[in-house]
Amino acid sequence: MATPERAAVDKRRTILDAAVRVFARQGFHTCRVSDIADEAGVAYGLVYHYFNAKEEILDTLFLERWDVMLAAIAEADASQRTARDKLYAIAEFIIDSYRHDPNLMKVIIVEVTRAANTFGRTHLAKIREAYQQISGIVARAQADGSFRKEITPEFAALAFYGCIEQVLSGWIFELEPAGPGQLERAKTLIVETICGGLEG
Amino acid sequence: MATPERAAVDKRRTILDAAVRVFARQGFHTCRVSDIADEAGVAYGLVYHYFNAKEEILDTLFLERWDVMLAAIAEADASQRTARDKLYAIAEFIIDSYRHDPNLMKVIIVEVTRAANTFGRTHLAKIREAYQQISGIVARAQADGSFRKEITPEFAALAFYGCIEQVLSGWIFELEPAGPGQLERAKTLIVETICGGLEG
Amino acid sequence: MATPERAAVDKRRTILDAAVRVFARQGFHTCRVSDIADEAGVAYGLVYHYFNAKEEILDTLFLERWDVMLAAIAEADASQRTARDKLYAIAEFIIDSYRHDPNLMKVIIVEVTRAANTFGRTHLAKIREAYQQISGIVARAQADGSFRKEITPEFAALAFYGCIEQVLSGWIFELEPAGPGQLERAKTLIVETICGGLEG
Amino acid sequence: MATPERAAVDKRRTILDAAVRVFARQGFHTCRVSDIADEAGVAYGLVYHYFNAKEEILDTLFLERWDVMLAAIAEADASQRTARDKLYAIAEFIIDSYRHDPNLMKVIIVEVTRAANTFGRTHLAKIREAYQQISGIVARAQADGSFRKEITPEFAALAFYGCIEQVLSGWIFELEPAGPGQLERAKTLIVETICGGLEG
DNA sequence: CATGAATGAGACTTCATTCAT
DNA sequence: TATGAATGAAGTCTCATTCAT
Repeated sequence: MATPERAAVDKRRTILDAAVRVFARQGFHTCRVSDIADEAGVAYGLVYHYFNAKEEILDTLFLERWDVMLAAIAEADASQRTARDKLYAIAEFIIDSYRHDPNLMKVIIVEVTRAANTFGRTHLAKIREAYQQISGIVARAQADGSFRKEITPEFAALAFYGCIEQVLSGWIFELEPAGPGQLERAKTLIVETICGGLEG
Repeated sequence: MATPERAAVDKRRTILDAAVRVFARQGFHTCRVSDIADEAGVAYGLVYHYFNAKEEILDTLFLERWDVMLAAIAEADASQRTARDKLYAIAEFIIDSYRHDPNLMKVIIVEVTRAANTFGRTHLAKIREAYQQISGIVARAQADGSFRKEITPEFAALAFYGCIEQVLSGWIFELEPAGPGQLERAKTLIVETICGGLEG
Repeated sequence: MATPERAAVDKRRTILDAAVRVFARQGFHTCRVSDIADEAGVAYGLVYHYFNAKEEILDTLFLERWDVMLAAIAEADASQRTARDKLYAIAEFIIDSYRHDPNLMKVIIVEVTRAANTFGRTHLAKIREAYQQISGIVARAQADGSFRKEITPEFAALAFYGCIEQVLSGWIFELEPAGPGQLERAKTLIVETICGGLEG
Repeated sequence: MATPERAAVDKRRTILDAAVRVFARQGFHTCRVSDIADEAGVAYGLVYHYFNAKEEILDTLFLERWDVMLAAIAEADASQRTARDKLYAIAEFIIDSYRHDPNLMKVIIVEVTRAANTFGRTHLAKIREAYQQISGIVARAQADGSFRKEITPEFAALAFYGCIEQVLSGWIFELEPAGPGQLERAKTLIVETICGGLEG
């Protein structure tokens, strides 16, 4: 019988999906485990059947998504595109992720990558992997002459990723409008700014 | 006698300074009010003599510093420098602030400007003021032809400030070394990247 | 299985009953929630599982009992007795309530009906219902000529209820002995005094 | 120089008067010492110059007034009036006290005489003195035949005083209108009810 | 006499987690 | 797998009281 197992897996998924909405709405620290259970429509004891602790839910959400992103960056890097196009592919992937599930991206950014004290500290190594992959792209672009050498690859990676995250933050904070047009346009603007510079 | 008044003011300052260290070390949510009192060497209740709530301490720290920064940005903008030099002055001010009191900058960034849910939400208007001032610098540079018009001023401000904050985060997270040389060099790199671009 | 539901209901009841003893012994303001939990033999948090706040426990106790009393007054009023006998039935009900659970009556009188500032204010409407029902009895007795018209029904209700409450207070304060004989005799004395007067 | 002493006495009086207003408005348990000081327009340290504790303020207010009342009752009792007129004089004194300073009477009733747990317990002996004096009046009236003997003097005193207090409570709770006419009329109604009875 | 800064014990309440059913 | 009653540690905030000036 595959049904019970399926059901079990689905309940776990239901809880994770509910957690995304609750974390996005109330924040990790401010919400209660029972809020997640309520949102998922299950008893809150069940949350502890699938996860050992409240933190494990957030960890799971982060790692699930971050690994997909690392794979996307690796794939972009492995392609035969120019460095500029690789960076575009990365920006595109992240922004499309936001379009597809803004709550999830909000949670990952607000509660993990921008939370240096708590979860950011835990997942530092994972986060660093992304920077390093981007650094590699820049370094190779410097080696083949398409990027200039004055700016270190590590710094470039920081600047590129920081720019993306700030743009997403603008949408999350509702500082900037986040319609489909703005999302699409942002992909170009990010690459244009970081690669071409404001002085053009 | 001015002494009593001075003493009172100083105790309040002592508590604020202690809070900076405690917030930086343990995080706002993780620390207890008694940790702040202990760090300041005062009785528990005195914290509540000067502040109505734990949150008010963080609010105070943020507003104190952010207003200084807004003034610095305004001053840079009012000067006769080129847009690039104005942006350099802003990066310089922020990085020098970090050098002078890394804990305070850590607290402001981690607990306020990067905390979309809690305090960031509260101080959105103040944070936005900084972006708008920077936008203005870019817009005027576009008008006089020194910056190209493809990138909107709002986006440029986001990218510039995001780049700075990400660099500071790298130091705060200890992803990147933060010696005096690195701090000094970062000022140039930030402006070089945002204004000149990776492709130079 | 009805057992779990029963158990749950019983725990709530256990807490309410313990609260009566604690409130009676220490007073609402002076006791701690942990005193109630200790008296009930349950964990601290369970009190908050069943009640949102300490006040809600007292509210519950008051409303539970007051509604029973209002029903008893209504029943007395609906009967075919004389006004004097109706008043006797009311005095009887209240004094029997005291005999059955002196702690509960003490709590209701001391902490609610005689506490104009805090809980009395909250439950004013409920308290007033009792006066109004008694007023009605008097008014009808005046209409049929069994009571004289010089004393307004509202005033009569106040006097009658005040007399009962003062007698109970005497027992609660231990100003007067409260043996079974005294309780029984008080029923007659109250009605005798209010209906017949001291001058007889 | 008598002035400083006068000033000192006045400050103490100012604090007591302010306490009456604050206790009446917020209740003894709910108000803070600083509320009293604010109302009096003095620093709250000064309250502790004149009184050893918050409770002492209430004790003082109660004893000051209760002693005046005991004297009034004694005076009524000592006169050559009928028992009915003596009771009228007592009711008159208490109601006139309420008219003159409703806040003070509210505080004494709500916080002391009707608070069996806290202050009532402390001042039981003083409160009992009033009942006993009234009992004496009734007992002598029974001896001279003007009151019937079925109702014990102790019970009669309780009923009489309870009736008065309930009427005042009605005004305090704002259950009944408390205009000058109502106050005046209540004096008669109280005596009429207790002495003559509802059945007249 | 007068001030109000300073103290610190203690209260209520929250909520992550466990566990019996 | 599923429930939600039960636990209790921990945290924020209050406020009566003290005391240096």
